[in-house]
Amino acid sequence: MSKKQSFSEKCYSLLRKVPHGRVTTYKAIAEALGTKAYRVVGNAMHKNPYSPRVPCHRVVCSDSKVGGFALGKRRKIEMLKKEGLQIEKGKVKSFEKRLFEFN
DNA sequence: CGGTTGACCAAGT
DNA sequence: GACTTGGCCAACC
Repeated sequence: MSKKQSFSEKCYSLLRKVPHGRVTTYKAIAEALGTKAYRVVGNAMHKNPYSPRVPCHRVVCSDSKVGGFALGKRRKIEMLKKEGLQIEKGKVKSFEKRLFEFN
């Protein structure tokens, strides 16, 4: 564990806490880190060097929309469905219910 | 140090 | 519901 983590690396660490079958938002992560850099979170996910280690596919938009994915959002949706989530027209069903919050 | 870049967000048209 | 606009901010060059 390094001591000096970049903002992006902090995102990964935080995201790692998200349990199976739950989702979070770019905004939630940014705010949890004490900033409003929503976009930076997205940037970090796009780079995501920790692919399987960090569940980047569990991050969605605040509007309940699935958002994007490096390998295509279609793949992202499939993975989420596999985790028990229900997706409809690119949006997460019961989004707020499935939303995991960092305390 | 300035400019560009986004897997975003919110409000408006 | 699709599209536009302005704002936000770390990382990169």
